[in-house]
Amino acid sequence: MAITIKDVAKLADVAPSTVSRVIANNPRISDKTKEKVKAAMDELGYHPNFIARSLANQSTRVIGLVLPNSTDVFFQNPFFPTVLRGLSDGANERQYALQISTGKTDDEIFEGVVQMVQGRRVDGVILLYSRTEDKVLNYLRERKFPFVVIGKPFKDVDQITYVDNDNYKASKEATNYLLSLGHKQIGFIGGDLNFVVTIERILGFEKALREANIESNDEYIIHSEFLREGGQEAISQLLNLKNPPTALVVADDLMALGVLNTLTEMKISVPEDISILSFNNVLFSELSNPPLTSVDINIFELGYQASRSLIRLLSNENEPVRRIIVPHKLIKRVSCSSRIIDIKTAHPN
Amino acid sequence: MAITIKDVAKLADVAPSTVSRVIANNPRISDKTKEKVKAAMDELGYHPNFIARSLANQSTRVIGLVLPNSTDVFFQNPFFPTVLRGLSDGANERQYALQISTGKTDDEIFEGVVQMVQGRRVDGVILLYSRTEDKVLNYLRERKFPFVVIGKPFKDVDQITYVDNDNYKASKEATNYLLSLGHKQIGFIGGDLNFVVTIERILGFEKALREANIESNDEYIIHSEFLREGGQEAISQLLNLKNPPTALVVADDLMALGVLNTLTEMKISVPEDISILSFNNVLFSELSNPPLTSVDINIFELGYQASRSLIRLLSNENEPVRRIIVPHKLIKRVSCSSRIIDIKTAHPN
DNA sequence: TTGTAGGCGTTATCAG
DNA sequence: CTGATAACGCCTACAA
Repeated sequence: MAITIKDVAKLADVAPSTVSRVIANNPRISDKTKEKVKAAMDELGYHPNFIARSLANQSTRVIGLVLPNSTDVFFQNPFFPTVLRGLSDGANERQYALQISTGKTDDEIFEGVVQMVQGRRVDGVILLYSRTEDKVLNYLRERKFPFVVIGKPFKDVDQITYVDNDNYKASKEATNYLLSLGHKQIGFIGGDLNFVVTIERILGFEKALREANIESNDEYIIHSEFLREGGQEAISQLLNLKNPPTALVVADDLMALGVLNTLTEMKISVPEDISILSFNNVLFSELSNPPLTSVDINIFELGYQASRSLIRLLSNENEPVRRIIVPHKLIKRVSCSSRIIDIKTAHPN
Repeated sequence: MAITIKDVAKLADVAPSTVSRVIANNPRISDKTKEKVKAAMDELGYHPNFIARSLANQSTRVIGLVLPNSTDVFFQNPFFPTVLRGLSDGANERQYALQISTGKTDDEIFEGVVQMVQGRRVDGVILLYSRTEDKVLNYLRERKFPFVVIGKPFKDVDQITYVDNDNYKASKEATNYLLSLGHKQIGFIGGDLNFVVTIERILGFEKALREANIESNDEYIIHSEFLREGGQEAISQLLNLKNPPTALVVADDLMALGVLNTLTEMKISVPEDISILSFNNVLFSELSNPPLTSVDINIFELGYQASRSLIRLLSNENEPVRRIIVPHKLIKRVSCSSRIIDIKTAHPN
């Protein structure tokens, strides 16, 4: 058996409760006994047992993280490690530990969350995604269990604490940038429409076009995973239109990489033949060929703020519902070029 | 307060211990009471409290994961999410939860591990990396705390349970492949030499050259992070040698992407001017331009086997020390080409 | 300022 | 087959 509070008490010749108070740094305890107890702890190499403490306290100092199911591209996406780093930093600052949901299917994940919550394994939960319909989120709300969402909730926005970018605005700005370069035919390639971020980005895209008095064209909008095989077909479909787009807004860097790959195979040059603008600005956006112009959404900060918000929620009895918006920034590289110049070398239809 | 075992006991009109037995599926309990208790549990919506159970059991059913410090490229690398998925699947199968170390610096990480271990927050630990000198590993060994390493331990290989590829062999085979294509001047670009995987890969590389009676050339070997700025200089240095290499073995796909990027900027074509072969075969290896020939190391399996091994270690009193080698496989794409053909179009010196 | 005692929710031992 | 009862290690009134 390991060293317990009692062993320390015995050695220091005090009561266990006194040792407990020293650990908690209780102010009303004499410096003398405090020293004595600390000496005893050092001598024995005492470490408090978190489990016992949790049971007595009804609090674990553990945050549960819920990831979307692992078949999602999400998992392959560098977004995930980066946001995790932010979460980790935020948690670490206040000595919280992180526990992650395991489970392949949505049902397994849900079951895992129930275990975390009802099994009292965690004090609060962070959802690393936001979907239009989510069993987990509904469950947490019903039980009034403390949680924070990374991404904008699909409904009841003002009743849920969340951390997000202004993806609507970001997408609008990005599209405006392409417009300012002289593009008039702009396509949008998005991911899964169940994710709110996809919806926000497409809405911002459409809004920008509307403001520029360009009528939106359904044929210019594609949704698919767009990595590997699927991509080629969708892209050629897009480029075989009578008026193919001269620029594309792509919902995510990884997807953009897939698009880039397909275009290369088709001998279409970026940005000479077509411009590409994407989101997230993960590490390899600048390592791609050509380097991608991308909207930096400060992924790390999303995670960091999410941890902090949840911890605030857990510490303050009645912390208000909050929304935290992390700023974004367009990073211009070389995948977008001005239509005014490019028109000379453009692909003839 | 939540529903406890006592509430269930009262409703079912049995003793708490009986309820506990039902939960544990104790064989010597009548089917009748079993039903009665289960009905009561359902009626009340009872869920066992893991914390209390852990305290009584001296076992948490939580596995601690230790990542290298977050400044490492490791974190940006798709390796991480993939191995995590494997770990997660393995853990989930046996209803173990995963907790990850937080902490930026090596010291913070070490402190975190001590908390996990001495604070009895986890039953065992998995190290997601292997370094030449590692405080955490030494600590775990000293305390005889159950753990598994992903990667080959630097020393005492036969006393530590680990899951790894045969990186030595993989690298040798990869190099042989380049040799078989007619390359004789082959360079190596590796990462941090503190990681055992880097060492193994370089040794395999050198061995292949030796077997082919090619004397190794120190100028052909470079170690650096090789993403962004640093890369260009190192690469041009390499290519400005009197006899520049015609092929490169790169320790990692992400690094290879950096190299590719630098080469593109320098107007050097791959594979026409120089061939590139890398390791890991992460998702974007096939999305790069050109798609990378890469050694698939089955990252998912590394994680999966690691979880399973640790769980075995935790269940069987005296499970033997094991080494598990996950097979690798060279995936040929287009970043390597035959020197015999290419010589005509090759870069003249 | 410190000690005593009961409780946090389970499991396990021992009777019966 | 089932019921008391004592752990597990810590916290926190309440008492002194």
